Amino acid sequence: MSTSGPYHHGDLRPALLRAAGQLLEKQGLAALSLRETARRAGVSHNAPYRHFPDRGSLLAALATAGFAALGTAMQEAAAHGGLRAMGEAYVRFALERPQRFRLMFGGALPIAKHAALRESATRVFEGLAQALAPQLAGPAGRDASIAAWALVHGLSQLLLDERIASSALRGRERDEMVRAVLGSIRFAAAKPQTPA
Amino acid sequence: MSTSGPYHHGDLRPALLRAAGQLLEKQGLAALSLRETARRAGVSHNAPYRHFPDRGSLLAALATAGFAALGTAMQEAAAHGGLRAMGEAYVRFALERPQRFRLMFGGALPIAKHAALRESATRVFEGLAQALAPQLAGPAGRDASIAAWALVHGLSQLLLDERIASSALRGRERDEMVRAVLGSIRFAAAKPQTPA
DNA sequence: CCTGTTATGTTGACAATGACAACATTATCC
DNA sequence: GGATAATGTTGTCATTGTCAACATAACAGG
Repeated sequence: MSTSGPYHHGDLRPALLRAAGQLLEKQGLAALSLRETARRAGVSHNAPYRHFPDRGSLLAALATAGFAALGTAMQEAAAHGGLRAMGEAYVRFALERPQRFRLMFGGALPIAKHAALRESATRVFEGLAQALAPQLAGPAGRDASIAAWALVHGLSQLLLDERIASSALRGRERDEMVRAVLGSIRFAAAKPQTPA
Repeated sequence: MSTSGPYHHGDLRPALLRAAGQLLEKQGLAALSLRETARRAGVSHNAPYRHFPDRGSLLAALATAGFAALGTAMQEAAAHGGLRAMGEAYVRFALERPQRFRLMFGGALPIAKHAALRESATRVFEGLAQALAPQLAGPAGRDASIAAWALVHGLSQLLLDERIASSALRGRERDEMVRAVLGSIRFAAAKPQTPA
């Protein structure tokens, strides 16, 4: 073999995650095999097992990274545009990385088995709840927070599945339509001005 | 082989769907293999190919049946309890058949490839839109309809993934909590009384 | 009836995959 | 510098989806 690099890759774990991430986004979860990722990283078919005990663990690591990215995207958006922007960032993330989003929420991986995954996900949701807190306090407010989250999450899912007919756009840009949909509801327990 | 029944099963297609449905709910989508379903139906590993061109088509058929079931569940609920009950039926369906629901919305199957699937899904959503129409008319109302659907769908997903901490129940039954969450929002464009 | 055509199942392959075991090479630390 | 652990490799296996070739049953027209 002419193409035999150094015996030790030196930085394999991140390389595998990169390769797997590309495979995921381009071919979908079903086409993401351990062996193909190994090939793309230029190592033997069994090398990944030194870094991930099984396929599920690789996927869990991908999902964990996804939650981290979603979290920072939302924080950045919140800093500039407030709550509104936060929700829009959530939807945008889903539409820009559809396969990753599905992996994160599709239930394909046993969350209980992967502590790091669960934690990174929880962090994101806590950030959302905190941002909502000022407007929605008290017991009823907490239910409303869940509703807000569900709304944003559900809209992401439906757009992702292309389940919202293009006629619903009615000539608007997609982002504009998202804004309108998110703005079309009011929270019963809201404190002062018009939230959303 | 002593256990060799008649050469022709006689009713294989539905039998396969039954077996596959059980496998799906009990073991999850990943464990649903064509060969295992064939085994459970008592036929050879290739018999399913006389009824489904490939694995994806079997899954599509399962999803199609799922949409049909969801549709009737929602219609029944609507007949008795109105809009509220409709939304609750949606959530209940998701929680009672988690794997089926995930199959229907997880994006694991290429919707474009399966016309029957797309149609049965569309029927369900049209039913929902129609039920919403009286309360939410006009352009703004249509955005609100999408919001309502997204809310119900997102809540289902989050509950399914066990992403809503049990502390959010605050002592209530789950159904009660669902009611409260769905009831915590108002539609900006609503016509008369308090919708939900 | 019985015969040929079609629907439905079966057997037998093949390549790809996840996983395990045994072995090889390099890093690290006393 | 030599033991020991970390990291990669080769070899192997059972399972799976799918294709091709064959077998059996249902059924139609004479």
